[in-house]
Amino acid sequence: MSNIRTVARLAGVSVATVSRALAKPDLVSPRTRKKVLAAVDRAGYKPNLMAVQFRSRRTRNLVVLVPTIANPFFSRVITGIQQRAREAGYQVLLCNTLGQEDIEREYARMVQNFQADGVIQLRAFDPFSNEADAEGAGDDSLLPMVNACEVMPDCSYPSVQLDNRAAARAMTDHLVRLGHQRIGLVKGPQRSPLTRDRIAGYREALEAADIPFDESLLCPGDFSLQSGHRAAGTLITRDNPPTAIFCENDEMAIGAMQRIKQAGLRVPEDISIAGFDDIAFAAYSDPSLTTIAQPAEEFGATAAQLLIDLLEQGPANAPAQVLLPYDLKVRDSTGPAPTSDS
Amino acid sequence: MSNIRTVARLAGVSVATVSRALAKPDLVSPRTRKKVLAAVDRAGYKPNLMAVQFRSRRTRNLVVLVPTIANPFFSRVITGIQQRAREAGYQVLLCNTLGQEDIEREYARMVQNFQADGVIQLRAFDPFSNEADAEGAGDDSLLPMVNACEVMPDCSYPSVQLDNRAAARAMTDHLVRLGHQRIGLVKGPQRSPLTRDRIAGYREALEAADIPFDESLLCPGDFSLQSGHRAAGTLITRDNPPTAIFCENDEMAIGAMQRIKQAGLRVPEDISIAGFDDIAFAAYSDPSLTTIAQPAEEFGATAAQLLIDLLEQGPANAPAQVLLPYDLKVRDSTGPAPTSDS
DNA sequence: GTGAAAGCGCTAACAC
DNA sequence: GTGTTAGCGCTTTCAC
Repeated sequence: MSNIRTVARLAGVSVATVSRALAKPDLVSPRTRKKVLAAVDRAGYKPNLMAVQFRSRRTRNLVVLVPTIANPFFSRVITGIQQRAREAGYQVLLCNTLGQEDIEREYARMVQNFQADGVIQLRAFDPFSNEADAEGAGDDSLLPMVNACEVMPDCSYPSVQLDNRAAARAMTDHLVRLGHQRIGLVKGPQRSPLTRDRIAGYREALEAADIPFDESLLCPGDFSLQSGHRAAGTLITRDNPPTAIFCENDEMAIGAMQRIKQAGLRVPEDISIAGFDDIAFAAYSDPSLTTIAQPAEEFGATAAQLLIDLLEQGPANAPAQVLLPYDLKVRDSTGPAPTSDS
Repeated sequence: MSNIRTVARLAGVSVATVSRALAKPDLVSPRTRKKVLAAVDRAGYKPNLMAVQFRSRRTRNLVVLVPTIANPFFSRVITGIQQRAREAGYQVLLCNTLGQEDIEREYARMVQNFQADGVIQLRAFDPFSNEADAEGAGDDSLLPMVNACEVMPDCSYPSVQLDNRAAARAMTDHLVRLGHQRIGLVKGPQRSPLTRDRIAGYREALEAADIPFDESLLCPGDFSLQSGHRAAGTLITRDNPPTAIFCENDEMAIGAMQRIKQAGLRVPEDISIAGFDDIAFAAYSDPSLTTIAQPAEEFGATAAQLLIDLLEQGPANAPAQVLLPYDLKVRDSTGPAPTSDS
């Protein structure tokens, strides 16, 4: 493998000049630059990026911490991140953490080990938190991180998120206007702020319509198809079942829909179903799913931009907190509440 | 930031000893090791991995080239890769190439730039190919790469794939046994070997049953929901429409199913539908989808293992070519051919 | 505009 | 077992 010295010899210049010709072309004369480029070509020279990064203390790598790449919503977010990063000359290292904190910490440490310049975290968890605590380190300078999608409460990092409360309120309101009074809610993971915000929005809409909040209409879920299926089973077999079910994501809504049809009920004539995220399959379920669309790629692009700003311009006084718009997509899975009660 | 010298001073040993204590603990005495570890802790020392990798000429990074992470099948494969890689002490750098050759080449170059030790390519395309040609380089030593899932014909790299021909044949045979004589086939991307192999299997099954091959029953597709929807539209509105449609992946099958129901036809009473891959949504479509299950995680784990072997033991005489088993999952979307021939 | 030379932080011979 | 030392390939002062 040829190195910078080979090229220098071939071009009849010093290694410093080769380095400059490649990294800062306007610092060398056009003639020299040409000579160097020719030599590079002749030697088949490829700079050893490990050496470059080691020496210049920058990797141009961004680490993305994603709980699961199997989630179609995240894959769109990631695509957005990658596009923006590429434009700015950064590479993206995707880390599938499976939501496990130790894996998350391990990957986040790549920044401390100089393997990456910054982190985009798609989950409400601070992978740097208890390290500093444990060390009793007075190191209060935050590491370069941006939090997107699911954002930590009182987040001291720049963040990008949806107004989940408003979106859930809008969806619940849509159901209320269709005449539904008993609306089931299939929740996401208990600890997620997303879950809490969406429940809050749901409650707000009920209050605004003077419908009493009934805790027993809430069902646990974990964003999987299976959990939606299970939750729907619980809800439709209870006394006085709901006439509509709002699921906190589309997978659970699709799972719920199957369970309802298996029970011989019709969607939306007997029960309306609503989801959240607008994944590709939402438009292809039967009936097609009413849901909240999120600008997923924009989440990614915005998060990448915030991180790049942070890296290249240093931390601002107050970290940016971006709120992105939602879009209520009314399709065929929601309809008027059945008139004959019970 | 503290470095190895700080630690050496603190522990009262040489830098070499610190290096050894960390990388090869059994080469130093327990006492020294303890002293070093204590110093590491006290200094809050984190090795600069850029320096380590630069110096040792190994990154312990594996690059995975994936056409699109939005594909649920790939996300399972990737999970398998990551698990095996982690066990062996490697990190995975996921590169979403969107099937674009220039992006693929760019990422593959990370190996040449010493940013990664090897590549796992999930698409039938050699990102290193025309580089060598262009340079006229006599460099016939293949770069460390493993090809998985969609494998290049006459592949000179180690590879892992399904016996796609046998699988397609099994599925077609399943439909033939149900009495179907006119079986539509929705193809994948034209250039993919997957597509060709599956068509070959389809033809074999027809031949075995003495059913003449009818080219007009083949429809183009690109593995997307939309393309399945479109293809089904074409097939059901033609003269003498097929009584079954075999789609080369599940997304297209789900798209096709929607189109068929929109036309007022029933699945499987009027038309049977079959898919390929067994993604999570396949079991949750209405009716649930008959499909070919692939051991996706195992694809990933096997590919990772082959690459690690290649890296740690050097190339074998003949590259390993692994064939993984398929599993025909008969669900509710396929049934007997309608008796009244129209 | 260019070259000489000093390292970045670490590992790996090689001595002892 | 441990220390000394010579770099890995590159960037970046600092002279000229």
